[in-house]
Order: sequence, then structure tokens, then C-alpha cells
Amino acid sequence: MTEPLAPQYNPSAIESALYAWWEERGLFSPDASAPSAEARRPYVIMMPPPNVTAALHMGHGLNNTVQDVLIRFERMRGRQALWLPGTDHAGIATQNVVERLLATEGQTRFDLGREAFVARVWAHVRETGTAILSQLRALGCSADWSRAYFTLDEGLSHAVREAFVQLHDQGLVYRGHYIINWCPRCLTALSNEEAEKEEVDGHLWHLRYPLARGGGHVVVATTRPETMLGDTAVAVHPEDERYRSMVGTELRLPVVDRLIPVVADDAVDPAFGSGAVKVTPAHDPADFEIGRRHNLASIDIMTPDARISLAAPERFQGLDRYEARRAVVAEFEAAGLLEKVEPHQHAVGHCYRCHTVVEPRLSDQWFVRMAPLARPALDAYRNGTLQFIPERRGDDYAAWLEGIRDWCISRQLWWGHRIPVWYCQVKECSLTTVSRDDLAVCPACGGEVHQDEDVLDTWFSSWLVPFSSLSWPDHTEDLTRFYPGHTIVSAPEIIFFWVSRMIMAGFHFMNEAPFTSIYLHGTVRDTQHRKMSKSLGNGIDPLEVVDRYGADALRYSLVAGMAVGTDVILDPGDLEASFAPGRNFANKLWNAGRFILSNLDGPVRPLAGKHRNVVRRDELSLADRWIIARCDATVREATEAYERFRLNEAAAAVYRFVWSDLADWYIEQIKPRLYGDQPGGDVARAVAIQTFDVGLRLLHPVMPFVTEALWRRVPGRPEDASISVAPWPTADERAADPDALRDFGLVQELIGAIRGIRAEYAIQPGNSVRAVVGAGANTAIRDEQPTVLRLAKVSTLTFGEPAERVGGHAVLSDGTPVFVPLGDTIDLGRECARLGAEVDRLDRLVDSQERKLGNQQFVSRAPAEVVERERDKLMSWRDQRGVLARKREMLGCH
RNA sequence: GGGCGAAUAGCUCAGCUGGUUCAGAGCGCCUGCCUUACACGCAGGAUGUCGGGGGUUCGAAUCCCUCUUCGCCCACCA
Repeated sequence: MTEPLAPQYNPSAIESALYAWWEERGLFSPDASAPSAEARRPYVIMMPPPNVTAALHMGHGLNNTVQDVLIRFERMRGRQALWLPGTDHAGIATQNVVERLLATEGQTRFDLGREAFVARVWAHVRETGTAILSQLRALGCSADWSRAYFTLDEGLSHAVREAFVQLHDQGLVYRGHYIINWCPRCLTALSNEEAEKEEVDGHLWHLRYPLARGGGHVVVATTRPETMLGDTAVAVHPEDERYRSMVGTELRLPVVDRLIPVVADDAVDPAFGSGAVKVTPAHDPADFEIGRRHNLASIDIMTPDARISLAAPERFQGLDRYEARRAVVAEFEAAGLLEKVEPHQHAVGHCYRCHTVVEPRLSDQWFVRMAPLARPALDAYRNGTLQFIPERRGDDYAAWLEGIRDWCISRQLWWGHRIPVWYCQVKECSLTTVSRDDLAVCPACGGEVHQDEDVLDTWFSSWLVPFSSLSWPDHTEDLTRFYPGHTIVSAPEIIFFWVSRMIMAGFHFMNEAPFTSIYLHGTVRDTQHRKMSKSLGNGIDPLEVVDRYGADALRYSLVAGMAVGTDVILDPGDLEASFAPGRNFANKLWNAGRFILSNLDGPVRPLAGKHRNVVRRDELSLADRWIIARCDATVREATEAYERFRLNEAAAAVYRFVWSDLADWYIEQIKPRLYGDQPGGDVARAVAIQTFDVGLRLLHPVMPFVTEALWRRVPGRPEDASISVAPWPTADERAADPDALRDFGLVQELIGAIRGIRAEYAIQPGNSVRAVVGAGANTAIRDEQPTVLRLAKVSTLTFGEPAERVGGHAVLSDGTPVFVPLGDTIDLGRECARLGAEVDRLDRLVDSQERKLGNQQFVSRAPAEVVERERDKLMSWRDQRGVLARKREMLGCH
């Protein structure tokens, strides 16, 4: 730790070593049995488990950065902090990945058979399974890898079975014959949430169905003409006069030549189309209900891969659904039964994994009855137990719960948790057994049993994670200590898949919500506001960014570019533009630290506490007091911002403090003291290192690596101390120092005024000027002369009336005149114009201010405090204007 | 069809409870500087009808209405 620090911060040289050191020390693995002194419960975040085949993308980067900032913040605040990571077996997604791999070998999963295929998937995920967790380490994520789980682990499988059996015993899991969303490519059922509705431009075909007794027809409209092959009725509204006489009669279904009844049903909207609806119970959920009410037959005209089945006329059999659509329409047209075709926009479900258009399909599936589970989850929201950030997301949550439908949990896949249900193969017995343990024989008759072929929806294991990852149903110390957690960090599109369901499972199985704060961040998009995605090729690889700019730069850029609930826009074509600010800031910290550390000599005097060598208040210069006050204000601002999940504001507050205040002003101003030109070097060192230390700690949640690297080098630190468990800075009433803020502000103004004049008249940087300020100048300016001399490149600063008149003039906000003599070199016209513009600006301010204060309404209605402030402003502007106007007269400007 | 959000500098965005950051930050741009922490830097500078229109108010980027344009979520009118 004593090697000299390079002038340029090189993240890749230190990040991985620091991370390894953190992990070795177990800093992120809280001990469930350790006595916890603090009254508050531990702070727990469940990491959204990435898919086992996933590679880190920017969405993970954002999601996990937010979580890491929060967990590091709370850890430093002294709470036991557990961030529990895991990976998800991701049923469909993973099965698809491996199927694609097989396809490159010219094979399908059916060639391998179930057992060999599952073995193949296991082999694959054993390779890819923890890759993403290592990638998260590169981001600096302080998760507890020792507790990492996989949703197909033995423990979690145990929990899944327990949950299934309990729900079944409570009558909340049932098997039923219903219309579900079916993906004809993945060959499985999907839940409603997994069928993504998308607006598509389609058509509305108006078809004529002739009356069976002859003499006319009924027109029905459909967006899927091919389904007419399975029609078993036409429905009309019972009150619809147009069709009243027809109800109970029969129509001759064209193409298939079948007689179907006209039925009356309330579900029909008489105002839409012709007011008559074709009814296909096997292929439409609404039609299915109508069919049930009227005892209609269901004719399944499609195979699992969405081809026309044997139930349809032979000439259609085997046709793809879209080919069949064309063929059906063609026959209607040929028969003169196609009334018209209209363009029609409607929402069509797409498989969320392969984007194939889903087909409503009638089949036997397992469902969870959701209404009873939703009730406590909804109550918790209404009574304020759950806090959504941003708040409006709570409305989405509540609306979804209010309209909740039963959850189809069976999937016709091979990769996942097999449904724990066994069917007795003995005809006379045929017992169905739901069991926690594998069944060898029928418990009733001892006959052969066969396990349900299907697996469970991936999300059925995910929704248990807040307690299954802590060994539930076993009552371990982990479960007792770390359930419930506090915050979940997710993307809005995951609310229904995961967040709401975890809350429901939490209430149902644990009697308590698994977390109370729900932080929903935005989406990472490119500059055209398109979601970053592999298919669009507009993604940014977070690891490449880490490689080039460091994890801290990546994290800072993500955090700084994101207000609560807004998207993060990054430019894939210009990484520099997106990540340079973070890189630059890391480098700034590095160099500020380098400077401060290299100037320390000997022990640092403490700023507070009962020490013999404590820095006394009367030893502090104005600048010392000022930076201490700014530091204190920053502690308040940043802490509050973190608490309110306003991470961008926390980052901005520390950025301002470190860069603008500490580096640009304080460090520059104490240089003479450090170099021995001025007394008080020991105080300056003490103030610099201790305020810098506070800055490092405030920033550590966002930029863990560079802050750790610097913090560890502060002399007197124990070898094994880590900033990640250093105490969070506390604000101190006594440090708030409004006088220092005001007075040093004037010094800054003075320096700015002189610099402005120097720049205006192109004074060579090497040349010093003289400066004269009004005799009545704030005493702070006298006291801080060395600062002014140095930072404004002034050789002498005098007080009183200047002997000369020609030069640059300015005025401070308290009315103090400033004069920089520039001799004959100055262009008088230029100075007159410069001052004139300034006087004009003040004129306008004074004018509007006078109008405001002349307004009786304002004076009487606005709070006295506000009026007082406005009066002060007016006086100050008048003073400034007066001073400058006199200068103009003196110079003979017109 | 219902609900929600956004529009502020060339770009990406802050601006919370109307008046103490009130018109801001970073990037980019212009000028001058390799000043012994940092050129990934320092100093100075330019750039805005706060999307349009109405309203409430003593006072509006901020609250209300409306229009326009984008975006998101939900939805069994076939």
C-alpha cells in the first residue's frame, strides 16, 4: 500500500484484487447466528435471479447497480445486510437455448428423448450457470455468493413441492379443461402474462352463413377465418330484434357443411359488426364460455403446432393455420359467401420467449386459484404497508390484482420442476395422488403409477424465492433472521410475473409480505429510445465498459443518468459520451486523494472528540470552516437522497462537494499552507483528509472500488479495515456554519470577478495583476488574502479608493467595488460596454423587483419572509448597479 | 377502447411542497492555459419563447384545463 500512486487512475489494475479481498474477508456474508446489537432488523434484498443461460447485459447492470448502492448504503449504516443472489432455471428460455444448440447438430429434443435431453440441459447450465454471477462481481456487486441458490436446487425443489401440495390441499390448485394461451413453436401452455399482447394490423372478414331452411344468411365477422372449421354455433344478443326469430333455428356452416344452431347469449355485443358471432368453443376463450352455457360441442381443429387437425375436412388437414386461413377465405369467396374484408387493428398475443403468435387452445392444465391469494396482497397496498417507488406503479399493481385471473402453471416442457402428481394406472383405481415425495406405487391399490408429464411454470419457483432461498419450509436461523426483507429492485415489466406473486406467496406461506419497498427502475434504451436488445444489435456490453472505463465509471453513469422511474438513455455508438463523466470523476477522486495523501506528514489531528491534539475551533480559517460546513451539508443531502431512493441526487451532491468544493476551491486554497508558505498546515491537512474521507464514504455505495482503494491508504487505518463496513458519516449541527458559507462565498465572488476581468482583457496567465477592493469589504476578504492572491493571480490586494481609474471594474453581491488597474493597455470602449451591459442587466432586475415590491397584493399576501428576502435582493442589486454606474461616469463612458 | 407517463441548451437529463440555486448539470462547442494532484485537467465564455394555447395566483418551468407529439401498461367487441 505504499507504492506511489499513478497520476492516472487505472481501474483494471485494482478492481478485481479489491473484490477478491472483500469476498475473502466475507464482508458480504452476514452471520445469521451472530448477536445483532442493533435494534433494527437486518436489511435484505433478494436479487432478481438472472436466467441461468444469461450473459450480463446493461439491464442487469442497471438493476444490480441500484441494488448494490442500496445494500452498501445500509451496510455502512451499521445494519446487517444480506443481498441474496441466485440463478433461475428459466424453463422455456433455457429449453429453447438448448434446443437451438441441438438444431445446429441436426437434432431435436424428441430425437434424444426426455431423459437424455434434460441431462443435456443440465450439462449446459453447469457450464453457463454461474458465469453471470462472476460477471456481477466485476460490477462490484456485494452480494452474498455463499448463499447463492439455483431454482432447481434440491432445497428449492423441496420448497416448490411443499407449496404445490399445500395449495392443493387448500383447494387452491386444481386441474381443469380450459382455453389457455398456447405457443405452437414452444409447444406449451403459457400464462396470461406470458402472452404479450401487441397491436397488429389485421383484417376483419365478414362471412355469410346460410340459413339451413334456405332463403337468406347471417353475416358473422372474424379475424381468424380458419377457426370457422370448428364452429358449432352462431350467437346473437337475446334482445336483438334482427335475430330474435332466428334463435333456435339452424345455419348451414359453409366449407364443412355442418348444421349449427343460432343461440342467444348476453356476451354478444349487438353493436359490433353484424351483431352475430361465430362460436368456436375450442379456439376462443369467450366462445368457450358461450359453448359451456349452451352445451355446444368443442371441435379442436388444430394440432399442437397450429396445423389443421383431422377434425377438419380432409383438404385442410395438415395446413398451417395461415395457409388454412387463405384456403378458407378462398372457398368463401368462390361460393359468393364472402361479404367483405375490412382492415382491422387488434391485439394479438405473442409468446414472450419466441414471439410466435399464440393460439388459444383447449386443454387440460393445472391452475392456481388466485383471488384468495390476491386479497391480502391488495389489502397491504391499500393500507400503506407497501411502498412503490415511483408511487404510480402501485396503481398498476392494484389494478392487476383487482382483475386477477387464475394462473395456468403447467407447462408442456421437459426442463423444470416436474408436477408432483401421480396417476394410478390401474383402471379400477385411477387414483390421482399429489405428494411431497416421489411415488413408486399407488398408495391405494399398490398398482403402477405414472407421474404427470408436465413441469411447472418457472415463476412458480421464483415466487417462493424470498423464503425458499432461506431454506423454507425448514425453520432455520437464516429464515428467522432474514425474512422478511425490505426492498425489491426490479423492472416494471416484472411486476406481474414476479413482484406481485412474491407478495402473494409471502402472505400465504409466511403471513407477511417479503418486502415493503418496491423500487422499479426504468429501461436502458439507445438514443432513439429503443430498448437495448440483442436482436436490434443496439446493446452495450457492460463488461466492455468495465474493461475500458472501470466498474465505478459504469455505475456512476447509470446512477447519475437516472431520476426515479425514468429510463436510462445510453449511446451504443459513443461509449465515451456515456461513460467518460464517470471515468473522469473516478480519476478526479484518485488525484485529489493522491494529492491529499502525499501531503500528509505525521499523525493527523482529529477534528472532533476528546483528544489532546484535537483541532480547536479558533485554529480554523474561514476556508476550513467553509469546507467543513459544505461537507456537513453534503452528508445531509446525500443521506436523505439515498434514503429516498434518489440515487442520482446523492451522486450529484457528492460530485459537487468533491469536485467543485474540495478540489477546485479548498485544495487550491490550502496549498500555501501545505507548502509551508503559510501557517496552519497541520490544520489544513487534518481538514482536507477528514472531509475527503467523508466524501469517500458518501460515495462508496456508487463507486465502491476507487473509494476503497483510496480509503485504505489513509494512514492509521488497520490493515484489514474496509470502507464497505466503515461507519456512515453523520451530520453535525455544530458544523453547519452559515457565516462561513456566506463569507467564503464573497471570497469566491471576488476571485471570480478578478478572473473574469483577466479573461476579458486577455491577461497572460503568467502575469500578476493588482487589485483594489472597497475599504468596507467584508473582513473575510482581508483574512483570506493569501487565497485571493493565489487563486486570482493577484500580486497585491489593497483596500480603499484606487489611485487610478483605468482598468477593469466589478462589484460583489454585497456592493463591494472591485478594481483591477490595467494601465494604458485597456480598451476604454470595451470596458464601458462591459460595464454597460452589466448595468443594463441589473437595471432590468431592479425594475422588475421594484414592480414586484410595489405591488400591494404581493406585499400583503406573500409570506413576510419572502417579502423580506425580495427586499434584500432589491437593495443588493441597487447597490451593485450604483457602484457600476459611478464607475462608468468616472471612466467617462456614455 | 381504458389508464399512466414524458416534452426544459446542439445531445442526455436535473429542477421535489409555486417565491433561495430559477432558468441549472454533464457532454459537446468557442477562447486562453502542459499553473509542481489530475489535459480523464484548470480558468473564462456562448447557447433556452421551459412543446402550443388558455386558466388559477400577488407570483407558474412548477398547479388546473386543452391541443400537439412521443412512450409505456392494461383490454375476450368477434
